[in-house]
Amino acid sequence: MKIQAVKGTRDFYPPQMAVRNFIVDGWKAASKRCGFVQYDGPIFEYLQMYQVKSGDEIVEQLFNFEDRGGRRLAIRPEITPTLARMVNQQISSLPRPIKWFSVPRLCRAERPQKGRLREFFQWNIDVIGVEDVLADAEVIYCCLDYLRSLRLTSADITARISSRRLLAAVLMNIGIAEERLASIYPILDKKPKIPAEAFEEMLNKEIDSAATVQTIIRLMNVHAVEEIGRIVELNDAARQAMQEVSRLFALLTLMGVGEYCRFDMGIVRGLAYYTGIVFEVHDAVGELRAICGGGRYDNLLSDFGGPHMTATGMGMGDCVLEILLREKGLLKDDTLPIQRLDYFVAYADAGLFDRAVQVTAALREKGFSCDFSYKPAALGKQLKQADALGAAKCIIAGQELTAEGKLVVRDMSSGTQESIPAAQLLK
RNA sequence: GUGGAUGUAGCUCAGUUGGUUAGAGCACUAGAUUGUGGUUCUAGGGGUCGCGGGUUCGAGUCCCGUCUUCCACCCCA
Repeated sequence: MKIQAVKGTRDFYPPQMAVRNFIVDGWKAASKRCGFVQYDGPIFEYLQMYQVKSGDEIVEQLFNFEDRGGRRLAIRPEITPTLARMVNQQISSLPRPIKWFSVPRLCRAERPQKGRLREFFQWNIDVIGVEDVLADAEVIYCCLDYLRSLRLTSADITARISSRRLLAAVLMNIGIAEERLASIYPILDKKPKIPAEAFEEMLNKEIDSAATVQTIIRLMNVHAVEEIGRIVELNDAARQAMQEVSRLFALLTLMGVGEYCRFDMGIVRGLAYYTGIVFEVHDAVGELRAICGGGRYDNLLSDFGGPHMTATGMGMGDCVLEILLREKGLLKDDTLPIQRLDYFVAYADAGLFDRAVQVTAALREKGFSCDFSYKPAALGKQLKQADALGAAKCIIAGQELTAEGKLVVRDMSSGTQESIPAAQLLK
């Protein structure tokens, strides 16, 4: 019986694994550069943990199951609830600020499509306990620092940044009741994905005043903070939120990533729990789904039974990123060596097999990666194998070894070789 | 969950109006090469043509179902 891989999953053969490691290693390096430390949690949690934030409809999009003790569990679709749970458990003993990152493997029971699979990896970074917009700047910077390290330029990608606080202040100022905001955000978030007429129609259903709807439409097209004042009156809350946004952009400019960043009132994020700065990084053309998204969430820890604690963070999946890197020619499988040996030990005569094994073991003991042929093939064959394995150098045990105690060291890229006393090489 | 496209060797694909024993390139293995790799040449292994049913004397080819993959929708933490 032939069994195939489950829908929406990937097999990572060595070449694909090299790609995955390339991405994940970059994530880890960028996190460490920016002072984040790594954490991880279990790959399954109580199902209830994911219902707290998102309600019952989320259950259909989770892989959930019951264990033998009757516990309702789910494979993690995100790691933020786990982060909240872990931080809550040790909140009083953790040094601040809490700057943690993770590269969890996540699963969502959705139908796969371009840039979205049912199992994937997601880089998460979070700063917990820092009220200052500096924390948002650090998160956005770290994310851009990584993308920049892949040689993506501001012509390739854009960080679109807005503020839930600013949006709420402005909307409330033009007559939207606070309790209506939660139902309006998801509509605003859809704007780039639907026709203008459909967007207007959805707003009209939710909002009675046609004039208010027109004002919102104008606001959604704002790409500079100063323009907001020309569309609506500003109250203190709005001015304060604007100052915060301005400071964020000033910080990002100081950090040297200002050219990647644009203010965009249209960035809302569908999720209800965002409370401050929100952002997404998109490809400049805008043909792919978001490369990453994040923002400030001030209520999450308390939602999970902890104290009130401000936090900001972001998540970046591996699928869209890989598509973008391939489109930009920044990721080619053949440039990622799946195995790179320091040495390959060949033996010219079957009688030298034992010596070859000893030499191999000695080189390994010294910390070199080293391999040898398991059967006494012709020397040409062994060199071919050395080449296939990507060996930098090939050591040949031949008559020089028996006659003068010397090993031949062949440089595989140049083809030059020299005889070196075995004792010296293995010293 | 809805719709469209798709499926032939490990990979990329050919396969005539339905007709004998299903092909190529690449990859893999072995040999040409008994002390020197990347090139070349030769040979070999590998397919119940996604799976199941139907039509037919006969199905890779036509019909139905199903699964997979891809694309879009719903959703997007």
